[in-house]
Amino acid sequence: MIAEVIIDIAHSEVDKVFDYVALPDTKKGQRVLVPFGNRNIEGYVINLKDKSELENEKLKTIIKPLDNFIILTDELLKLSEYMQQKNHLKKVDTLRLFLPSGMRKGKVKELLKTVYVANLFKPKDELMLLVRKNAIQQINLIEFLENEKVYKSSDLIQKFGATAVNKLANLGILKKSNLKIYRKPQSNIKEDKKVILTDEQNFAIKEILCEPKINLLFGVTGSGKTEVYMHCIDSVVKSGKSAIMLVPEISLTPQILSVFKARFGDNVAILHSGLSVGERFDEWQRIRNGDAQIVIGARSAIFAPVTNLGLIIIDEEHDSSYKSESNPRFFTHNVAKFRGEYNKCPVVLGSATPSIDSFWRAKNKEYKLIELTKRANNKQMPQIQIIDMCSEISFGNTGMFSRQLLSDLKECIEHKNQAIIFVNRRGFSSYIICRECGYIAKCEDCDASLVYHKEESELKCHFCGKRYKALTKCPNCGSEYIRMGAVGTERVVEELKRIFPNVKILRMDVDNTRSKNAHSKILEEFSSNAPSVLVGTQIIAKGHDFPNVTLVGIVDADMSLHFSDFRSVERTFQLVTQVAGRAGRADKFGKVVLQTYCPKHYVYKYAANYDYKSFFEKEINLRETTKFPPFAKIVRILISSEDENLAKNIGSKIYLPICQLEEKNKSDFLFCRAMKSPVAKIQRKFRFQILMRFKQSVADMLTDEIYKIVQKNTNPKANIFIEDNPSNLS
DNA sequence: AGCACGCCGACT
DNA sequence: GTCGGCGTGCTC
Repeated sequence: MIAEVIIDIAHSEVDKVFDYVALPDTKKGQRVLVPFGNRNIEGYVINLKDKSELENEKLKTIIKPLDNFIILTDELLKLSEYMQQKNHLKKVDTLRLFLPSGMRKGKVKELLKTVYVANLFKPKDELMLLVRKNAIQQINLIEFLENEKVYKSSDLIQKFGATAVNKLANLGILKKSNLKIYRKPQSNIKEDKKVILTDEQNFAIKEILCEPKINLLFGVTGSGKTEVYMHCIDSVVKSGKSAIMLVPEISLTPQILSVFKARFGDNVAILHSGLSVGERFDEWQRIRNGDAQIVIGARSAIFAPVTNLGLIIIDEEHDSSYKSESNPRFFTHNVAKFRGEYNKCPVVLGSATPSIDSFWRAKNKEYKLIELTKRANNKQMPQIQIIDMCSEISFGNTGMFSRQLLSDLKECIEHKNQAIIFVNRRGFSSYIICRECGYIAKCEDCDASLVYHKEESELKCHFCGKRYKALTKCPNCGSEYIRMGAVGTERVVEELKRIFPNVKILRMDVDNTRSKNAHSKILEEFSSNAPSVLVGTQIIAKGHDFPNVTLVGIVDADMSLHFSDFRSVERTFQLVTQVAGRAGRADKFGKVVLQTYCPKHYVYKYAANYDYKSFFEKEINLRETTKFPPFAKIVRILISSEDENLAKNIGSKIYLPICQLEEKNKSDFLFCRAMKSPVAKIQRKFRFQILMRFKQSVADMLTDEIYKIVQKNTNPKANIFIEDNPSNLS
């Protein structure tokens, strides 16, 4: 037999099928060791066949299988092909998505623990005769043992001492054995609260489970989507099938985990980047061999090795983390659709603020729209008050807080309640500028200004992470008059501490949540103090429940609005709605103060009324008239190189055939331009881009052409990549 | 990706 | 004369 093998080397030159002579027990989907050139490499058997196109003497033979199980099921092999074609990915890159990191190159192994099995080959009183009469520990141990039972070696040694254990082992009364231990991620388990479902929830569950379709579960904040998910999962699991549920970034949502663990116990497996390599490997194994039927995880958990899949849920489906923006680029929803179709099972996309794209598909009956319009606890959403910061200035208030937000904060603190202040920018100040000569501190490696981080007394580049010593005077003219740019979380914290010196002020952003349990520590400290204020970036907008928060302040809502991205308005709506949802979740009434310099912008009008559908109508009309997604497709080619001229030249070289393509398809191209990238240099690499926009109907065909053009123009000294509908245009 | 093969500069 | 620089090319 001949095996078709994909070599585990991520390079376009070797991204093809190699034929090897199979071993008698070689199976399709196996991971194998093969000779390659003059070394041995891991590979994946993707097919078996009788004959090779090549002469037999050219073929080498597989050395050995690497696992005692099959990794690539037929489903995953088909998914790999689909992703190669749909996302123009390399074969290996797709296959690598299917195994837990650390499994390649034999980095993780099963954890085996020494155990003893009791082997009482005679009645106990006869066994006693085999040991000395005064060996009390040995006699006690014989007394303690039950035949066939498995004991942890450490337990026995602790109770009876190593001497006694060894002695009985020598006599054959205890038999040494290895037990496979699963490394399990820690999670605190809450008690499982039984709730009575609303009619809407019951209806939603029925609708989801009745047929294998893609459902958009559009449920306002607090409408009990999680409970719907859990009932659906329960029903699927009871019918012997498995379920995958994705959440945006699981380390941010420990609540979800504890709720699921409480209801489903060990039947839940967790997959996310916060786990150790060993934990991830073992959770993956529990899924693969069917010990866990429920998978909860971040984006990559969509590739979990589940065999009989019965349900896929994507929670907070609008979240940008579902789109992979690097290396193997893919969109999780597409993978979910593929697996849903393959397994003929329902897919649920859930959100209080669905992406414009998903809601549009639901409107066009591509998805089934299921709505939850009522909050499960019947509580009102917090009132959102819009504050015009321009008029604050004309009243002489140049501070970062409006008079309204300040007085609400005071009241909140007086009533010993909690407040959240949302600032969509980390650090102390977005840039620093010399007031005398206009010098702005910039990164040496990037075309970007440095962000001042007061706590560490550093200037940081938010593009490459490079750190610099903070400045006390201008390095250019020596002036000490240095002005701060737009406020970041650190500066808001400092200002709040000045105004409310006796109140606990906490900060949460990526800078202080890098370590493993940093999130929960800050959240615990916040919830155990009242009054207290939590200042944070988007990190605080996601998923947490803060029962005692009565006030939410949004310092500068416009930040996400001015991004040069067609989704910026959509994202602002989602962000405002999400942040607002943090207030008044339990029995307390909440309020939101939204500060903006564009109070007239339509996004705030709709957000303040929690009117998603009207917002959708407005936005979709705009997208249609301006020809933006979902009515068009944006494609961006980014060329970067340390050699500025090279990057530029490659750009022109690629641009030429693209212009010819545009000439041939004039009416299908809505935009086509080559230019410097908005951030012209990152990490010493100069960046040029070609930006295009096509009519949706021909987008796939034209994208294929673009890939062909780019593939003809690769260069080892430059990076070239293609993005579709990019959300980050830097 | 890696490693061999292969053709030009500064050294015992 | 040789050791070694890393440019090009191949791996079933």
